[in-house]
Amino acid sequence: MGRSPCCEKAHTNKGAWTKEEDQRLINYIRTHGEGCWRSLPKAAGLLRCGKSCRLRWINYLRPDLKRGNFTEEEDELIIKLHSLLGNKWSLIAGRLPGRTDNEIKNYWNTHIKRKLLSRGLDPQTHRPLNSATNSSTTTPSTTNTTNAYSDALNSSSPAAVLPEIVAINKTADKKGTTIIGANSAEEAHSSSGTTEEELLKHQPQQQQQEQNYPELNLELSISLPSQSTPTANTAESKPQQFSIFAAPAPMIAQTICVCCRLGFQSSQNCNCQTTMITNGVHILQTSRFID
DNA sequence: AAGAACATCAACCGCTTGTAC
DNA sequence: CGTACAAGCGGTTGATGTTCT
Repeated sequence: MGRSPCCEKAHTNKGAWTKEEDQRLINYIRTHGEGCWRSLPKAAGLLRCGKSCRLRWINYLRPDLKRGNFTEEEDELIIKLHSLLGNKWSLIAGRLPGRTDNEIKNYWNTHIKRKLLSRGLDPQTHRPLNSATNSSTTTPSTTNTTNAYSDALNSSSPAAVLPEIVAINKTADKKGTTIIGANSAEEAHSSSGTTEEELLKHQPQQQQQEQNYPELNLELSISLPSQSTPTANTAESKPQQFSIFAAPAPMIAQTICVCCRLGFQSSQNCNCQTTMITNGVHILQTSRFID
């Protein structure tokens, strides 16, 4: 049994909105506020689908929208966020006040993609184009480099390079697990979860601190354990916990070494739940893993 | 000046997620 | 626990504007 349509399409307008429709929508939301989009069109006297009303409001009519060209700073922020989050436009938009996911998505497709290509970077992976097809599986060292994420991005096979860097699915968060990190932007692209969002959220004081640290550094720094690495196949051992490339929990507890520095230049401001810091590398251990 | 090609972006569509029952 | 529904998200489309030939 299929689901019911979101609206009666036979009685709804489609296409560009008229000024009158805009005004009706604005007036209604000013009076009643947002919410219950399904019933809004009828209540507002609009022959539109609720979805359409929502989109129109969010992407065009909202009073807090910042219209106009993107600044260079916004460009760079979008690029950084995309390298971290992938095509999670709503998450990216959430970090850019006054911009909508649709706007950023369009801007990405029309401007930034080309910008990155002109820099010789693959817009999807943020890796140099000439290495995008390189299948080198060289494993990064277990060092504490803060550029480990960049290294990871520069390697073509996340599974081979960072098998034990887990992209924890949303269930992890509910048990208070610290999000460790994603394999790469590619993982973020392919993952339907909100791992990176969770990662952002797990910086409890981050937003507050951002105001204190205008120099936004979104590099995700990852390093590998010095011990043997689990294979990607181990993902199947705990599918309920990790979406991909997961290792058995005890092994992770012992071997995962990740420093996630998101938004701060100084590791002292990192909010990771760390149990040990060795040469600047945060060794994360959470109750979940220890379980 | 006209039409083709390209660029832009608002809007749509289908799928996923969250939640109430 | 399963189902249905509302809302949200991301990919895609198509109308319109701009530039090129």
